[in-house]
Amino acid sequence: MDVARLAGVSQKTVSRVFNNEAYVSAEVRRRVLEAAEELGYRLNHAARALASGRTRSIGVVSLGTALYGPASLLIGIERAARDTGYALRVVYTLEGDPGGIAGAIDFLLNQGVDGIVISEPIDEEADEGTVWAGVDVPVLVLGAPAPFGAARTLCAGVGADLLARAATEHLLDLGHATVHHLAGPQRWYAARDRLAGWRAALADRGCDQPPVVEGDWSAASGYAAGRELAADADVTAVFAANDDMAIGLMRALVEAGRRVPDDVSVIGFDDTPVAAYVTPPLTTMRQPFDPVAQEGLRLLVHAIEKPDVDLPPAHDPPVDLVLRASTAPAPSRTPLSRGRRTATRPRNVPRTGAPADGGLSDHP
Amino acid sequence: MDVARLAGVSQKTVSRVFNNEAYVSAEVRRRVLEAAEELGYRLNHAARALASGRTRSIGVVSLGTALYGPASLLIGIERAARDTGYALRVVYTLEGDPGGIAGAIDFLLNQGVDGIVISEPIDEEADEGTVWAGVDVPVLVLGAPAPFGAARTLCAGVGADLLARAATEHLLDLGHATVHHLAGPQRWYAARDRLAGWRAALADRGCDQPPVVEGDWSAASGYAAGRELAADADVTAVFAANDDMAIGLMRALVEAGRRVPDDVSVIGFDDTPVAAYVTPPLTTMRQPFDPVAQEGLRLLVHAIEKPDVDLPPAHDPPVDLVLRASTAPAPSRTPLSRGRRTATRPRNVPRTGAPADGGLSDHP
DNA sequence: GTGAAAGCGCTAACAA
DNA sequence: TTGTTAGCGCTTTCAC
Repeated sequence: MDVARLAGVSQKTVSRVFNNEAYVSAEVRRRVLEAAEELGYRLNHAARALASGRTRSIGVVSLGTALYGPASLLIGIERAARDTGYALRVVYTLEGDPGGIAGAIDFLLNQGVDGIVISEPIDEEADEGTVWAGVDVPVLVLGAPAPFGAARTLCAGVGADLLARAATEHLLDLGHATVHHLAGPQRWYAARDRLAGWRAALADRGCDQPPVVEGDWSAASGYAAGRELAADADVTAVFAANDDMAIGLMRALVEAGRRVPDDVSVIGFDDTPVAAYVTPPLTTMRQPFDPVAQEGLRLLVHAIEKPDVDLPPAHDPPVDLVLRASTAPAPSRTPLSRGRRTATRPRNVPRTGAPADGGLSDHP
Repeated sequence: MDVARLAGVSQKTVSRVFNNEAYVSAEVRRRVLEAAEELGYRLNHAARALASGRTRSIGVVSLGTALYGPASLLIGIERAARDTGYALRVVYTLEGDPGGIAGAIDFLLNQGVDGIVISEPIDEEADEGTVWAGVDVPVLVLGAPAPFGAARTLCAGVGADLLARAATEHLLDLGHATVHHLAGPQRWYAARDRLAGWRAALADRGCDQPPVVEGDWSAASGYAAGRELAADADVTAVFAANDDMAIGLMRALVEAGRRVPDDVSVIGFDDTPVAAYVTPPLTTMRQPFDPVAQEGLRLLVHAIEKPDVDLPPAHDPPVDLVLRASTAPAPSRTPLSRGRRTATRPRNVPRTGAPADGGLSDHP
């Protein structure tokens, strides 16, 4: 390289400097850096990848929607990746995409990546045997149990069932006879997880398990589900599998003349930025996207760089219930008490970190 | 290569097959493909990049927030890129990131990309001279005028001022004396663009230009701004620079006892998926994210592959006003008429593509 | 239509 | 602490 010549050293020494290797004298390092600066030199990644067999990049398969969850996770992943010196290759799977996840993985493998992250609960439709056949890099699955079949599969962000359970329990604690569930699409692990947590909570308390209504994560599907649920007078509490659906649901309830939370309590899942500002402000279960992304990437990078060493285990996610104004004690059966608002909100549940909560709960 | 040996041809012929070059007999092509299949061969991208000097990947600098706009744009870009055979390298700039956009570009350049997309209106804080210094690939700026300084800069998705203008005019058409503006952070071109459109509309009609309130795109900032605006009895119509802020704004208005749209009309910008389901359903200006991404990528790929040929010009974005229930005729000055709801919505504005609009407008 | 030779810019393994 | 020698797997150029 020219840099080597200008600095009066060998090519290898330049390489050493740029890789922060030991055994380079400060003086030589300085000279090399100077020469590089002067020539506007940048290390050629392709050549490095070719020679070293490592691309130093991680492929991410994400959901092709602007949903809050996947988008947040992606940002967390990027941040964590860049911190550890890896670049990201991102591929989205769109609903009805030919190839789906398998195609996306194949694309990434073709590009050359040292590891793969499958973000957001994955679709099981694809034939696992096929998907994982040629995958020779570690795979991190976020928010789902690691599927067998892949050589090295890790997972992080599981345990959403615990959060779902806590959400359901919150409603039961408010005195509701049972809790309905507006589920996410059951092809997604995340949706199934939440469903399982809801079921577990009801089972624990010996409550009825009403039929599940399934949405597709969108507010529109929540709205559609809400029209159904509103028709059923027995519904007094609903746990929606994400905030968007909860918002659509509330809209449908209100249109049908059922007040939230007076007649029906609604709890969401995610804590999207708008959740605090819809009417009524939505009580929801916050998801720890950044910690999950960080933890997951730590595992993945570990698997890439030290394939032999065993991996430290992941922790359970923290339960972070964000109490706002969409949940209230169950309406008593006498019509008289129906006019009451949220004044009797229980005080035993900790009130956690919603940005503008203070000002929000005392709405007109 | 092993594939070459197994197929009984030269390495070069294998290369030809995998690059879909002409001058390969069907028979040879078949043999090569077969051999590759058998060996599970994948073309090595790093080697190809090294030899050809082209990485076939595009770097994207996006905003590190899960906002609907940037996320949608990113998805559109990925789709368009993959369609043209390019992979994506994604970097987010986080608020307060050391280096900011300049650092992100530098990172991408180090990784090796054939082109760069700067998604979502960019921050001008960075010293342009520095930012663009070593950039030797075409740069596409989405939603902002192309800055000079870079060798080859393109832009797409400009013209949001036209949309902002139309949004403002919608409110003026409803009889409001003037329209207030809840602007986005003015460091972003997109925010300035919308501000400019709003100003232009007011100027055209000879209306007052009330002081601008500035938010940061978040519902929280919209809420804060809303508390200010609610205190001003003259405010009867507000154009918010995005839907999230509009939602926060509405929340603040309602809390302050000002009904939407009876007392104050609110129009948003973006048409996020939840906009149709908040209370009241939000009238908003839809942004054409996918067309912008596609058009932009077309330009970028063109600039990468045929640097000499001149680029076809971009078109103006289509105006797509989504009428819902958050805007209504200006309240007349007599207190008597204040009870009226949206019954007198004008019929002259086309009602466009909101998913569930039909069922939404007749809320209780 | 197909092949041979050279080399892209780096790192690995060893030598000094 | 630094240098030498190969060679990563492809494309380029030119010859056949």
